[in-house]
Amino acid sequence: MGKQMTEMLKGTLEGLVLAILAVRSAYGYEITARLREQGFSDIAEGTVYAVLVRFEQKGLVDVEKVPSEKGPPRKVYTLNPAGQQYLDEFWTSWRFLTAQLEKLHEGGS
Amino acid sequence: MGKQMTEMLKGTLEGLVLAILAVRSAYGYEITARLREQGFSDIAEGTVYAVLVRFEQKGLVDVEKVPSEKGPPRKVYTLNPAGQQYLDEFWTSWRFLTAQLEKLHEGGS
DNA sequence: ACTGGTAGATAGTAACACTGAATAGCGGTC
DNA sequence: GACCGCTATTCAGTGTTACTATCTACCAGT
Repeated sequence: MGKQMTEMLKGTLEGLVLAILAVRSAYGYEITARLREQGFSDIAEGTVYAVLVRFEQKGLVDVEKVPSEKGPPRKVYTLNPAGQQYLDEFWTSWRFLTAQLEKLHEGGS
Repeated sequence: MGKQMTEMLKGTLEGLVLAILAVRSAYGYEITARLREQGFSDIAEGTVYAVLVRFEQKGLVDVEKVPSEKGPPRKVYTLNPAGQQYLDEFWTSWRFLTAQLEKLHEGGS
């Protein structure tokens, strides 16, 4: 995908995953697959799990272990109020950044 | 400004500075000041210089030393073709990311 | 001399995504 | 029943990045 995207994902991957969880609860493997479908073709397996561990440590999600028919038990993550607030803050920062970049993009081309 | 913005800037600050240089040539102190005016209230002094050094090492900019009336000589940075191409790639990645997040934002609120 | 504003450089730190590998359960095939 | 492929999670190590804090340096006005 290119190095630019890799660096750009720092700080936005968290928001991306939170946004996915805001739509509905999900587990790691599922989230990774969904990101891949949406065009983030080479997001590493392990990367998403690291994000989820951080969310759990920060108390942004509730975790539930659910047995799977096909493989080891899944850890299903659900956004809690703290996570929703964190996501709101993310959107605020994101909109600000978008607005500033938009301004420069118009002026500079 | 909040930790979210700090992490979000990793990968976008480069594009931000490149976009500023695309409008017109500038030197470090000037770029920092302009960013501050545009609402990036606490971007550290040194941070921009580090970005500019990276640009120079990657060959994205041309550098010219210009004596200043008020202080030590300025290093004026000008975007070269390689830098312009790098900036184009940045915009491509950015637009992609924006599109995906927009999709999630609509579906998840 | 001293202060304040301008201008740049640098060593050390923390956070984050990636790489690569390991572990583990289940279904199907040979 | 041994192997393979798919599902699912975990973890140690690496590179990149922005921040912090500090230092050097030049000039103007007091």
